[in-house]
Order: sequence, then C-alpha cells, then structure tokens
Amino acid sequence: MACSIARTLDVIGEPWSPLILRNVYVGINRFDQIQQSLDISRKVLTERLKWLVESGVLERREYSSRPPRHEYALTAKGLELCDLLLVMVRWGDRWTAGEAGPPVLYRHHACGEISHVELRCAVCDRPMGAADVDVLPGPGAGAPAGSHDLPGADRYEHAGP
Amino acid sequence: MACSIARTLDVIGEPWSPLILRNVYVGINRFDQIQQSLDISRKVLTERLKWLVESGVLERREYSSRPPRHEYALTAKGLELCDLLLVMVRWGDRWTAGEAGPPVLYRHHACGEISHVELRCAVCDRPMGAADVDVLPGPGAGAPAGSHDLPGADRYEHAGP
DNA sequence: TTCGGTTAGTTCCTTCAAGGAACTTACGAG
DNA sequence: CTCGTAAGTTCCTTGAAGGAACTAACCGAA
Repeated sequence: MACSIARTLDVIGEPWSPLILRNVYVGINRFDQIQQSLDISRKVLTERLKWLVESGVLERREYSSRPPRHEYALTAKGLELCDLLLVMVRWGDRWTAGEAGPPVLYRHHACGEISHVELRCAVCDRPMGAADVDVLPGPGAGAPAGSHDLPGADRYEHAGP
Repeated sequence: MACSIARTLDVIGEPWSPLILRNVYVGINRFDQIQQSLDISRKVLTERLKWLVESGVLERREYSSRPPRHEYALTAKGLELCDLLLVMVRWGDRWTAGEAGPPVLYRHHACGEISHVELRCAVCDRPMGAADVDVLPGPGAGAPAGSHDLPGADRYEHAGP
C-alpha cells in the first residue's frame, strides 16, 4: 500500500491539484479561467500546471498560434485520476453533506440514471472496501522484513511497507 | 462536484493526512510509531492527528491510564476514507509502477483472491468512471446560474459549481 | 498609430506553515 | 534516584504560499 499512495500523492498531493484537475475535467481549462474560479495565486497555479503536465496528467496545447494561446486537457492518465475525484465526491456527499444535498449530480452514460460510484472487487464483483481486504506485501515491497528508512528516499518515499 | 471535493480535501487535503490514515489502517496507530514510520515532524503530526480527530475520522483512545497512553483508531467515517486510499493505490500501481510491481497486494475477504478495486455504477452495476458520466447541478448547488465567488467562503470553499 | 483589451505568465515582497531539535510530563522498572 | 518511554510542547529557522504589480504577444477599434 505504502509507496503507491505516496507516489499518487506526489502527483496530486498538494491541496490545489485535485481542484485544478476537477476544473479541467468540467471544461474550465484555460489559465485565467482556472485562476479566477479557484481564486488561486497565479504563481502557484503556474507551478501546479507545470507539474501536472510534467507528470503526464495534463497536456498543454496551443489552441491559437499568434496570439499564442494555450489550454490544458486531461490525458488518459489524468482522466483516470478523476475517478479518484468521483470517490472523493462520494465521501464528501455522504459524510460532510451541506444542508441542501449534494451540489452536483452524476448521470451515468450507460444507464442514464443519476447515480454514484461503488467500489467492487475486480475478481468477484462483490463490494470491496477498506474493511473487506487483507493487506499483504507484494513483489515491489521495499524489503522483506522490518526495514524502514530506505536511503535514497525522496519526498513521500519515507513510508515503508 | 465542486464543494464535495473541497470538503473532502478540507479533511485530508494536506499531503501527510492520507499517509497517517493509511498507517492507522494497517495498525501503526501510536504517536511515536507513526512519527518514526513517516519521518514526519512531531509538531505537524500533533496538529494533523488533532484535526483528524476533530473531523471524526480518527478516535483517540486511552489504552492505559497511569501512565496515560493513547492510540488512534479509525471511525466508520475514517474507514470509508480508506476506500479512497484503495483507489489511490490502484492509480499509483497502474501509472507510476516501480520496477518490481506493486509493493502491496490486497486479498478480498469475500472471494479470497488477490484483487483490486473497480468503480461501478450503484444503479446498473456497469463500470462507471469519470469518462462515463455527465455532470449536472444538484440541489445543494451554490446558485442556479453562472455565479462564482460566494461570499462567506472558507478555505477550499471558493470552487463554484 | 496609438490605445486599450485579452491571455498567459513572471517578478518581488510579505506572511504563514513545515521541519528539526530540545524540553516537559507522567509514570514504571531496576 | 536515575533511566527509559510515550506523548506531546516549545522555540527557532527555513521554505512555500499569497498578493499585487509588471511583461509579452497579439487583436481590434478610434
């Protein structure tokens, strides 16, 4: 579990990143639009966008040369990150609901119904949450036994298995 | 979509929080254990734990009075947040895999197989990801039409619908 | 041709939060 | 009586975030 979470957080761990991602997802994908809708500092937005592009989550593309204008689009990698947002939304709706119900609804293309996501087991299709699994060391585990503080560890790479 | 993400991020938005949650989930649930395994500053850990307890995600319980000793445990609310971690792990494994495969594996109690989570539609059971939904305004939407910058907004509450 | 206006950033300065190391409290063991 | 441990606090230093203003590259209108 450890390092995959850390690696994911390395990409979208800072608080603004998921909100930026969400905005691009819903079509707010130009610099000034994002900056105004989130009320984020232009400097930080520049940094985050650069990082998200470097990480392969967003793509910066020119929609007009002369005047050079750019917009940001989700890659396949980024679109799958938005699945994570869907799960966040689900939790936020369930546990921190405002007075008036969820602010946004999702209609599933396949069935046309207003719905929400559920976690299922990829093998047996039954519900699969954190309460329904055992955690075992896998092939990429840092070291067999009880070793923490791997040496060349970057930010977020502290967490041992 | 907006504010539910923001509300969720308000609880676990800072980078350390998901890692703390994960540690408690796997049984590393005392102050010094967490501090050492994450190599996090004691001060910040204190703050995060306090916040997670206030948010109802963790519970601080005394496992020994005199000497007063405490440990942290997940609440139901917190356990469901761990579902989010499972989805993070899935993404991290797929897109930022190390050389040697995933560091941790999950065995599903119901079927006994090593597996991973999939997102399904709660209504029709078919796969449901960010690519498979339309986003519509819901009952709790800030305002009907194109209004941003709601006034009394706290941190993360900037994001309009 | 000059005067805005728009988009996408930089630059600079100030404030706030994170990190690190040492200190505190409350006990129990030798 | 000193040592060790768990769970924090306190203090100081560094790094990142926020804010406002400035730049660049063009377009269209006066």
